Formats: sequence, structure tokens, C-alpha cells
Amino acid sequence: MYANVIIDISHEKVDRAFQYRIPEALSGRIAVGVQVRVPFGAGDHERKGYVVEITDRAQWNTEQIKEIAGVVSGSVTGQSQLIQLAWWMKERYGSTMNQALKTVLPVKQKVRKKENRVLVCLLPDAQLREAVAEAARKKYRARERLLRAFLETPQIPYAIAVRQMNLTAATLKPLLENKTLAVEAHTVERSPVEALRKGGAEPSRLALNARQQAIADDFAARYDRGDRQTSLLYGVTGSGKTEVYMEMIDHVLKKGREAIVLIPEIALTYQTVLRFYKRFGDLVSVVNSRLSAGERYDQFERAYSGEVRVMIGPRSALFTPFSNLGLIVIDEEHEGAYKSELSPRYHAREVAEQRARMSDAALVLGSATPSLEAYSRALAGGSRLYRLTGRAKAGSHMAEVKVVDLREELRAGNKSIFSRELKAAMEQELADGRQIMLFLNRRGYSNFVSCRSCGQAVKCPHCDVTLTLHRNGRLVCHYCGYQTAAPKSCPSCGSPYIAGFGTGTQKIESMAREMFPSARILRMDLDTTSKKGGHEEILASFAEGEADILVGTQMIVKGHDFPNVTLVGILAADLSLYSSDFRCGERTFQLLTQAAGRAGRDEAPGRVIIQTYSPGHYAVECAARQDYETFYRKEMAYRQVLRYPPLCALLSVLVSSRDERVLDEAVSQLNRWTLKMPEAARIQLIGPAEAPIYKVNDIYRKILYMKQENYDILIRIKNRLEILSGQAEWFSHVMMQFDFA
DNA sequence: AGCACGCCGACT
DNA sequence: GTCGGCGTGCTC
Repeated sequence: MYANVIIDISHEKVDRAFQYRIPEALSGRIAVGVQVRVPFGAGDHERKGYVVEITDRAQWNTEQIKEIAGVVSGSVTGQSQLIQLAWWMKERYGSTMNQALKTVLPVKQKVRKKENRVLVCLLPDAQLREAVAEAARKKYRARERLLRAFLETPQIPYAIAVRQMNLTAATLKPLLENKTLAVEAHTVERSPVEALRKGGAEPSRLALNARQQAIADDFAARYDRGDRQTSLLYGVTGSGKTEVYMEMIDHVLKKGREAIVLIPEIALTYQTVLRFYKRFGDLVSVVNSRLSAGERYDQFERAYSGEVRVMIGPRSALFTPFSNLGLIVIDEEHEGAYKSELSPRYHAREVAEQRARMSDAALVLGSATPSLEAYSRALAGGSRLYRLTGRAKAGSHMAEVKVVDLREELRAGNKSIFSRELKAAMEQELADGRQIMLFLNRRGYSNFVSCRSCGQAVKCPHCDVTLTLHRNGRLVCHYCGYQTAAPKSCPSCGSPYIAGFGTGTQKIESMAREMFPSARILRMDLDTTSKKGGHEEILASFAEGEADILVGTQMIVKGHDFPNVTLVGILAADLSLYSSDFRCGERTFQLLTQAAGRAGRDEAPGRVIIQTYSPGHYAVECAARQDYETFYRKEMAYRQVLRYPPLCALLSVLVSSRDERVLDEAVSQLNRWTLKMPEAARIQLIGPAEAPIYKVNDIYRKILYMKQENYDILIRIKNRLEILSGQAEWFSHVMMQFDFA
């Protein structure tokens, strides 16, 4: 018997199967998906590889076929379906097979026997609360603070909370010595769910309202008659989508099948997961990026063995090796985090669809602000649309949203970052002892130039995207390469008040300090959260009321609820509105809608103030009115006119080389090749343009864009370009990366 | 990607 | 006369 093996080297030249003989001694342990050690190359150096096929046919001179040296211990066997999925991803997204396999097959890492840190509390609530409060008063700051935040939430078994805090027995030692807290520390392997059971909580089911039940019933009926059309669950924040998912999952589990629930990383809070634990008990497992590769592997192994039947996690959870997968749920389907930034640059929505097809599983997408892709498809009948309009929780009301025109502020002589209205509102909330969130939806490094009088951002004359201000003072279009010198006055109204827009959270923080010297201010952005645990620490401290104002980027919008926050200020809605990306309107709408949903979660009425230079922009207007439908119509019209997704497929080809000359030659060669293809007349070829960051690590990068209604045509072009460039010798100095938008 | 084979300059 | 530069080519 022979095994076809993909060697663990990510390079096109060796990205194909090599055949090896299966030695008698290993015959029982070799299966598709197994990781093996094989001698490779002239030196017969041992390398790892994946078995992708087993055959009795030698496809090579038998004299030259070497033997498999061994099996990498503990590699998951029998994952032919995931290998197929990897193959599909390689074809679809243009990566090497090895990269695709690495994404799909988790490899067992050294399993360090790590203390699981489960602590079971034996004291009544009030005493524990007091004990932890005592600890917080002393020196054990961050973790206790967070633990207290958990304790404020009724019904959370403390064992779970403590585990989440990653508290060790040592951390709680003073409490133990104090005898204010009795805990039982386990160092044995124990899942949080076991702890949940020890904590005395039984799996329970929340009653659904009529609308939720109707959706779940319809889904179940469709499922039972084999209807596997994708479902889109469109429901506003707080409308109870999770309960519906759980009902659907329950149905599928009862059929003897398994379920995967995808959640964007930022939304993967313990509360969310706990709801699933409470419903399904120890059938549930969670993977997240904080798990080490070894831990993740363990979770997958438990799934493979059938011990776990519901897997929750970010996009990588999609590759849970279930053998009888019946349902995939993608929550917050519109989130950008579902698109991988690494090769293969897959979109979880698409891969989920493919995996569901392969397993005859159902796919359910859920969002309060569905992506245009998902919604347009539902409207066209390509998927089943379920609406959940009302809030599930009685008495909770939407915040009052106010849009402030910053151009008028300037006219009134206010050049500060805070409008008069926002400033007044802040003063009032601070006086009332309430909390404030200031949100700056700054994105990436790209800078644009806008007019402070008329609000117009300087746009490319050919592409209807905002030009990006480069360090050399020139404005560049990242879509077509158009360049111009930065103007001294506004091209639309002639005002001299035109400037690059680069306000950061730091600046906001210092200005807020200046304006409200006595307010306690916290800042949360990439700089302050980069150190481990920084994220949780800041949120916990804010939840604790240790600050009055929280200044931050997108990351403060998602995640925890802060009942004491009654004012949310969005400082410059334009910052994400005019980035050079055709999806910026959509992203702005989603962000503003979400930010607006932050204020007034409790009985106190919430206020949202959106500051903008473009109060008339439909993304801002619609978000203020919480009007998705209108936004959808207008945004679709824009995409229609400019032939952007979802009305057109868009393929970008990033070409890079250390040698600028070679790069130019490569890019024009790709252009020529494409134009010679029979499909050339049917595609729109844009560029080449310099990449948003032209030079990275001394490597120059250029981009080509191709638009075409039909995805498959672009994939065909991509495949042919891969072949052609693989044949040309000099192309080995050029790197190419394909990305479908 | 590695690693071997291979054909030209400065060293004991 | 030999050590070593990294150019080219192969890996079941």
C-alpha cells in the first residue's frame, strides 16, 4: 500500500503529493488526515507531512519510493472530509495545499499538563461577595475586579467565574487564610462544564416567545424534510437570537448530529458561552484564540470522539472534526473577523457553506445588521429570511440618538473635538455620577483629507473612493493608482480649512482631560491593550466604576454591557466613512448602529451623540434612525453603480517583489496574460496600483483588481494566472496573493 | 523551503 | 593545490 503525502513545506514547488510506501508495522495507523514523518530530499531528512490519499497503485518508479518513517503521535485520523475542505479552500482562495491543510487540521502540540485552576466555592453568595470585595480593596486588583463583575451577574456559578479569572490557589491564599472563603482547589483535568455541574446548575431551557418559537419550528420542519437552504436570522440587538440558535441546535442534536457555533472573537465573552453551557451542559465546548494549540487540539479530539457535540468559537471552530455535522451557526455574520487575513484568505461564511454542503448540514446566519451579501441573497430567495424585530426583554428601550453637524460647530467658532452639545451632555452625566463612552471609529493607518467647512473628503476622480494621504504629501487612489498633490484649499468649496484627518484616541484622551480635569478617564485601544489581559482589565475597571469616561476604538463597542453608561459619544463618524474601501459605508453603519446600542441598557434612558461632518450621509442618517432597510437599499444602489460586491465579484491580486523593476514587469505581464484570456472581454480589469502600503520590509507591492458578476470566472482566471506564473522562470522572484473581496 | 551538487576566487 | 562563495535544480 502507498500513501500520498503533502510535505509540510509551504512552497509551490513542493506543494503536491509525494508517494510513500506504508510499512507493514504502520499499516493500521495510517489513514487520510494522519500526520506522518517521512524521509525527504537527497539527504533523506525527516520531515512531517499529511496523508491525503491511500492507494494500492504506485504512481512512481517503485524503486524510488521511500517508506513512511512513522506516525506523528496523536494526530487525528480519518479526517478525509476536512482534507477535501482544504482542497476546496486551496482551489478557491489560491493558497498552497499545505497552508490549507494547516488551517483545517489542527496539529497536536506538546500537551503541557497545565493546572486547570478550577475552584469550587462552598460559601453562600453574600460571604463570597464580601470576601472578594475585601481582596479587591487590598492588592489583588485586576482579577478580583473582574471576578466581582461576574459576581454581580446572578446565576453564574462561582466555579466558572473563578476559572475564567484563571485564579490560582495562591492568588486566593490570603482569602483562605482569612477563613473568609472556603475553596476547593483542583489541579486535575476538569472541564468548566464539570465545574458547572459541581456548582449545582442543571441544564435548563429558557422559554421562547411566540416569534422565536415560530422561527425555530419552521427551521425544524424544513430540516426534517431535508431542506438545507441557508437561513438568515435578522434580529435587532437584544431580540433573542441566541435562544433561537439554541432551539435549532437542540433539534439537530436530537437527530443525532452535531453543531458548530461561530462567534466573532471579541463577542466571545463568558456570558455568551455560559448560556450555551446552561442549555446543553457538558455537550458544549469552547475554543478561542487564547487556548494554546495543545488545548485547542484537546477540544477537537473531544469533538472527534463524540464527547463534545456543540463547539463554540471563532472562525477556526469551523474545522471541528465532527463526523456527523448537522448545523453551523454564524452569529454576527456581518463581522469582518470572519475573513481570514492569512493565506488561505478564506471567509468563514463561504467555507461554512461548503462544509455544510459536504456534510448535508444546515447553515444559519444571524445579525442585527446583516452583510449586504447575506441580506441580498435572502431577498433574492437564495436563503430563508427570518425576522426578529422586537426586543425580547420587556421594558428595555432604544437610546435617543442625536446627530451633531461638526461643520456648524466650526462656523460657530468651536474648533475642539467636542461639540457644544456633547460637552454639555458630558458635563451633565458627570455631575449625575453616570459613565460616558467616547468612541472613535478610527481605522487602520490610512489617512484622508477632508474639508472642515463643507465636509467633503477628497476623492479619486475615477473610483469614488477617498484618496489616501501619503507621507510625501501626495494623495493616492488605492484602487486605480491615480495621484495628485494634496490641495491647499477644498476642491468643492474653496475653503482653506482643509486638513488630514488623523485624530487618535490619545489626543481625545488628553483633550478630555483638559476639559474635564476632575474626571477619571480610561483609554482603550491597541496601545493600551497590547499587554496580556489589558483588554479585560480596562473593561473590568470601567465596569467597576473606577473611571467616568472610557475612550476607545471599536473594541469598546463590542463586548460587555455597562449599565451605568448613559451617554455614548461618537466623535467622528466620518473616520470610517471615507476610508478607501468600498465597504466603508457598510462598516460605518454597522459600527454606529452597534455603538448606539451601547447606551441605556438599564432603566436609565440612554443618549447617543453622533458627531459628523456628513450628517446627510445615508450611513449616518440610517444608523441614527436604526433603519437597516433604507441603508440597505441605498448601499446596494451604490454597489450597483460601481460594480462592487455583492453585485459583482472582486478579485484582488497582490503582487510583490524585492526588486521594483521585476515587480513592474510582473504586474504588466499578469495584465497581458489576463487580457489574452478568452474571458478578458467579460471582466473589468483595474490597476495596477500601488498597494496601500507600497513597501513593506523592503518588498514592493502592487495590486490588480478584477471585477466580474460570476465568481467562477474569476477563479478560473486566478487558476490560470497561477499556472502561467508557475511556468515562467523569472516569476520565482515574485510573490502573488489572491484575495476575493 | 532546504539541501546537494557544481563551478570560479583568496587562502594555508 | 584546497576551502568556500551561493547559482541552479530536485525532492516520491
